[in-house]
Amino acid sequence: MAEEKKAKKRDAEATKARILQAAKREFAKHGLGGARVDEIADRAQANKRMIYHYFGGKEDLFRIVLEEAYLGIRSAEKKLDLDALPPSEALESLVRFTWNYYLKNPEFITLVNSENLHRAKHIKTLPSLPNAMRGLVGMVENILKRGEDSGEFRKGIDAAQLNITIAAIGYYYLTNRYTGSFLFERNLMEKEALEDRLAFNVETILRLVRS
Amino acid sequence: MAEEKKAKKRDAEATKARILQAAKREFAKHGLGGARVDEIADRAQANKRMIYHYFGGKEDLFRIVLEEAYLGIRSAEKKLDLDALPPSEALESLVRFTWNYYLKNPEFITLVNSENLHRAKHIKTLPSLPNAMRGLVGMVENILKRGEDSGEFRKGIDAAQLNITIAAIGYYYLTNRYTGSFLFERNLMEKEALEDRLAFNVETILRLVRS
DNA sequence: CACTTAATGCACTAACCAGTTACTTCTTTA
DNA sequence: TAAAGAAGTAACTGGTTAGTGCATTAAGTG
Repeated sequence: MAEEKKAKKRDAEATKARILQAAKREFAKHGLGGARVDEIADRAQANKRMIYHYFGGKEDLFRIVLEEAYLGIRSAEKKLDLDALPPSEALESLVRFTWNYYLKNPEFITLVNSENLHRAKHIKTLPSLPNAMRGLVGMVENILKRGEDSGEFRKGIDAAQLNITIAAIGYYYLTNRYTGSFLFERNLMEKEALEDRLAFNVETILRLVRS
Repeated sequence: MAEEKKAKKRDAEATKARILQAAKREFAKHGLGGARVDEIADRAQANKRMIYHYFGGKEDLFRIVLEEAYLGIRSAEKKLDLDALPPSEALESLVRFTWNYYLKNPEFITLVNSENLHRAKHIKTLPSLPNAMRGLVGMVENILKRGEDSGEFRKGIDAAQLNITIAAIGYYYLTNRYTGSFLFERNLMEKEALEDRLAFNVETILRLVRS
């Protein structure tokens, strides 16, 4: 095996990675329709031809970017090890994690929005994703069951609905940060505003599940 | 005053209205970037020239469509007369109204998403909007105050946060209907699923505010 | 009915953009 | 080291699209 060389003149893997990185950024910034293939190539310091060589076309590239985005958040969620925490704390951790992930990976939200504008047509060919999602719902089901057993939580809560709500209360605030800041006449992205919102969200979820 | 004639050959107001209607549809379907001016003109049974004549350009048209969308939902909210209801019922009504409005006016969500992709740059020139929003927050503040006084609601709930949460739990579910249906492996838009979600949302909000 | 003003239609253009063709340069390995 | 194939480049193409110049036609007015 050849050693890794820093200034390699040719490196397919590195070029692919740079293209994906640049594509994630460009798609997140302008959506699928507004993204420019030339801009992705420039920013990746690659030739446009390489995009077609490695990925097929603009929409194929978008598909891979989406897959990475979904698998990325799922893989981070898996590392949480919520089963080691008491139910309330586990749920609170998940709310905090979800919020912070959206905050630190704002492109995730924009990519999902763009994919919904296109009626999920790109991810529909990625069978790994529903599979990954089952894991998330299972995780929350587990927490709910433990909470029920200990009497902390009430019975009959739908894990999928709870999951959706945990995502919703963070996602909505952040995806609408621009119109929201203007309409509510305050900077929703200020440190204090963000802390307030997270605290409010934790409260919302805990009140929703407690007996 | 001339009488309204059905088959008027020239009618500026009617043409403007048809263009706005077609534009709302096209912008909602494809976003600002993906929308086609020719398509708007065709669907409005107007000549493309008219769009530039009446509205200035594509982005100006988008601005007016957004303004109408925001004023539309606010004007519907105003008609709710929530002050006539007991606090809990008033809040429940608002949750149901918000959900149903999004459901019946899906273009509202897509337009807002598109505007956030563009960092709210179009609505920023519309000073009527923050003004209209103050009314909404005021409405919720009123309900909260009445609930506090009667002992039904706990104290110290932020009206803006509650507003955001009421919107969020409906908006997120509906804007992500396509990816959601695929990832959760169920049709989120089925009648029963919609009813379940609305019931869950009412529960979420009432549990959040009750003492 | 003239005459003015506003509404409408058509055909064009300048810019843009996804995708391709034809080529050069580097790397690997037999 | 020579051949083969992979990585990379630049210039181009065909189609699309926002926006316009100019002519035409209808409606309102004195």
